[in-house]
Amino acid sequence: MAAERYNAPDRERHWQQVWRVQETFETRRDPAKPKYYVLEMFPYPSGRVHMGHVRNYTMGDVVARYKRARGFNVLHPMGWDAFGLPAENASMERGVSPKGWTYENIAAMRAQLQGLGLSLDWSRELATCDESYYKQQQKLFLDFYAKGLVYRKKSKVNWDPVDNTVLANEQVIDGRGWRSGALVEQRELEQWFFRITDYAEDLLAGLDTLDRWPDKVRLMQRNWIGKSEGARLRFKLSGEPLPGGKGELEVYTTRPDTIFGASFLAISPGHPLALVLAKKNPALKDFLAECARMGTSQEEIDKAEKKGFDTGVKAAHPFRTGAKLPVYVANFVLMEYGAGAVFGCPAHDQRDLDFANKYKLKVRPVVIPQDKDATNFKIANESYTGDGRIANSMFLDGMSVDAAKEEIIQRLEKKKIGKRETNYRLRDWGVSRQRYWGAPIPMIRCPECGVVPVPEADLPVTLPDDVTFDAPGNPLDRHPAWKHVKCPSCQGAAQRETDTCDTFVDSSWYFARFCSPHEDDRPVDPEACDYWLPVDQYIGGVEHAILHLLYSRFFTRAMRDCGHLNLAEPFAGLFTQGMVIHETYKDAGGKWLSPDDIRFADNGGEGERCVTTIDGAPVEIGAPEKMSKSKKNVVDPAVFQAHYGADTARWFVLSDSPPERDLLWSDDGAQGAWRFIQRVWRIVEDAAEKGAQPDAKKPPEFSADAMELRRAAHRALDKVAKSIEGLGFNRAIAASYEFANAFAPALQKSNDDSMKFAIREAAEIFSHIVNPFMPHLGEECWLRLGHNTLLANAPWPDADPALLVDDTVTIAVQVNGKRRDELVIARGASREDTEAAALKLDSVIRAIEGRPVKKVIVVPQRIVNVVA
RNA sequence: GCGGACGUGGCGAAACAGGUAGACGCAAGGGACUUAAAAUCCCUCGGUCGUAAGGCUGUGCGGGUUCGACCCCCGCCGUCCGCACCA
Repeated sequence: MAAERYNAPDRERHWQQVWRVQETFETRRDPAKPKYYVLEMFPYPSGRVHMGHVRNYTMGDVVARYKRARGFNVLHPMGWDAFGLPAENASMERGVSPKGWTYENIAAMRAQLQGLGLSLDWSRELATCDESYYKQQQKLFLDFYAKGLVYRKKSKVNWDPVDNTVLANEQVIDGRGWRSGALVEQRELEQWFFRITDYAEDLLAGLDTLDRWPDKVRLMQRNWIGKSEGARLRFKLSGEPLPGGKGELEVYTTRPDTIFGASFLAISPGHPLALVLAKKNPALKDFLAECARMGTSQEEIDKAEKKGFDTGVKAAHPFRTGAKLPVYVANFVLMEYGAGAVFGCPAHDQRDLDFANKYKLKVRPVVIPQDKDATNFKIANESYTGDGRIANSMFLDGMSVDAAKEEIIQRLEKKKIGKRETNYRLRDWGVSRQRYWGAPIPMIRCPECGVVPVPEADLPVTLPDDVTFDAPGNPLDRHPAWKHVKCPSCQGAAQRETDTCDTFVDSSWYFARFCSPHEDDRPVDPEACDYWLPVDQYIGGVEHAILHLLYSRFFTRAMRDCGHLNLAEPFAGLFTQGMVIHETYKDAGGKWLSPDDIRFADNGGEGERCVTTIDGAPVEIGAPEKMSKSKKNVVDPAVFQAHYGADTARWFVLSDSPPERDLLWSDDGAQGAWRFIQRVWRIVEDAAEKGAQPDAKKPPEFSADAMELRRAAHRALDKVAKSIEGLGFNRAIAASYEFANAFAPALQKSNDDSMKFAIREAAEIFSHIVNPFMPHLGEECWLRLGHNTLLANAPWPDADPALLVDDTVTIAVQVNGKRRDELVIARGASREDTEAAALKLDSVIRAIEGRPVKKVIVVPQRIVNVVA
């Protein structure tokens, strides 16, 4: 019988239908089974699935299907991160409603994702723009407010002049808006904030428990939280410019041990003292204005010179009687950190040294490196920040840096002029956005009562549909009716908060909502969360290493403290996958070309050259880059899938590269995946004919060929299982190929009963190992092998340990560390036998050249090394 | 500047409790089957010397430890990523 080609698109539709009808992947709580929660970062509903999605969701699906087959009760849900600016932009460009646009996109993407055959529980689907979702988010907001975790303050904010909204610190990259790329401006605005800083220490400490997170991500969060331990101390000020000629100044330092090296104080241009002094000093005022003009971009900071302005004020050194330090306003001191003021110790801080050299200030070394002497240790242009002994510091002399820190802090505290203080870089999270398409913040501003929360019974605060985008700014703010409400407290006329939530709020708790997505009167069902959480394996892009992943960790703690959850860490395992990249093409004029616009032409015998399909003009092949519309190097999964099927795409995106690295998409590589699918199908069809029946009994003995096939099958089974457990999808795929290469020739061998059994067993194992990657093909093979159940529901077979080892092993034989031969030897062979056999080999004797054998190293099962 | 990761064939990569480097895939070359093509199957494929057997060499570069190093240590070079005046 001539084997028919496997028609992937057709069969895939069939199996997807079967799974849907049978509700194969709908999950219920079942305390009898161990649970496993697999989650991929949910997508923004742009309207089209791209290859990056395919790779991300396939990884999760492989894990989900594998764990399912291993007997876990697997939760694998999908939803939509559906609020955000693109919907408003679409509205402005095309006059559609943000809501309509979003839900249409969701429908389109849902259909595409379903076409990928993902083992998702669609009954749990949610979109953050669903009223039922943001209603509960508003409830959380009110809970947080009641708990003191939400507050309002006027503050300098990052203002994106293109998107017309505020950005969180985390959303400003190199001084530019993360979406618009516009230079961010500073503005004073009243904003809502989450007290993420209350959890700074806990968020930091929690990182140590996340042993299944990439070190890189933990490190990035650690740096972001930016804990520093030191002291805050007060200097007495004097000098004529001061009002009344007297005052005090607080500074923060992480190096209190270097207090005796202090030669000046520096305050930020935004410091209250600077502002006061500037009132009477026009030159200082000019200097402050100059500092304000200085940009915050990376370039400007890099180039910015350390500049200062001597205020004429003097500060008394707290320990060196009579010593007076000048007080400068300096452009490198940040108002937002610590006290907005520092003491400058030039010898042990590079910035202070640069500053001191410029303004001819004293440099007093007070920490002496171990190998140097206090008398000859000089600082020129490089500060010394290492460890050493303290010198020139009265009572601290001779101490180590750490001991000196302790001593000085105790003295400061005793003198009541300072105290130990820990600071964090982490700032509170500003969540107000002046946008329409987001979850309304459930607050009301009353002229009489001030800020009043919307009563729970009045939730949700629903977004009005009748808004216009014909003017800049927030449509909610100029909506004629929506914002005018009665004050819940005094019944007087009041106004709604017209700002909406940062969309990162929406994504900070969706993983918990998935545990009970249809709860109507509370955000989550704590019992359901107790069962399902934490997420066992979370998968997504590393670009969320700080933002989303830190916010979610904060939210989980805040929800815990409001009684909704019982855990601190939402994601027990995290995996950050690489991107899908593709070569780029440009014509002679530097214009980007799509892969469809190029072809390879013969180059007069000298290999091939790349030319355009239009006029044959030469094409320049550029570096592979992330697929993007602007570079025209996109491969559309929908188009690919219609031709080759989802399984081919799924297989290929996981095949060539390790999942944490970028995958280079190539049409040739994808063809290879397609060839493999056909090959699997041919092998299984052949095996179905040549192999034993489904209910065949295991024969008492196996032929040598049968044993060889069984070993190959069980080894592959073991290797694929271990690889998936370690998220080594590329290794699992390599093992599958390796097995196919062993299986195919075995089918041509003589066929006794034991071989028939082995062939069936191998075909079933083959179906199992490819199934997590190519689930439609898996089902098709399973059916062809005579099963009338779903492979999706079949347990993963255990590899037989006896079949994972051979009777004989091949070991390398080295002479003086150089491989000279190999030796096939019985598996249990003794050290002595192994050594004797090795020394008898001709190649070994030749290599020894008659020299006496000094030593023979034998590592059983591994290697023999003869030292001569 | 600070911190981190990574350098292996033409390409993507395997192998890392220190134990036969290059599994597997792509590309390339040769062959079989075809009237022909597609599809499929078989063979070769780090470099170099050799007809061959086999030898030498080889995991960014230079040292070191070891019977033995892609792996550990020291010093360089390069690429990528994150943070960035945080006192």
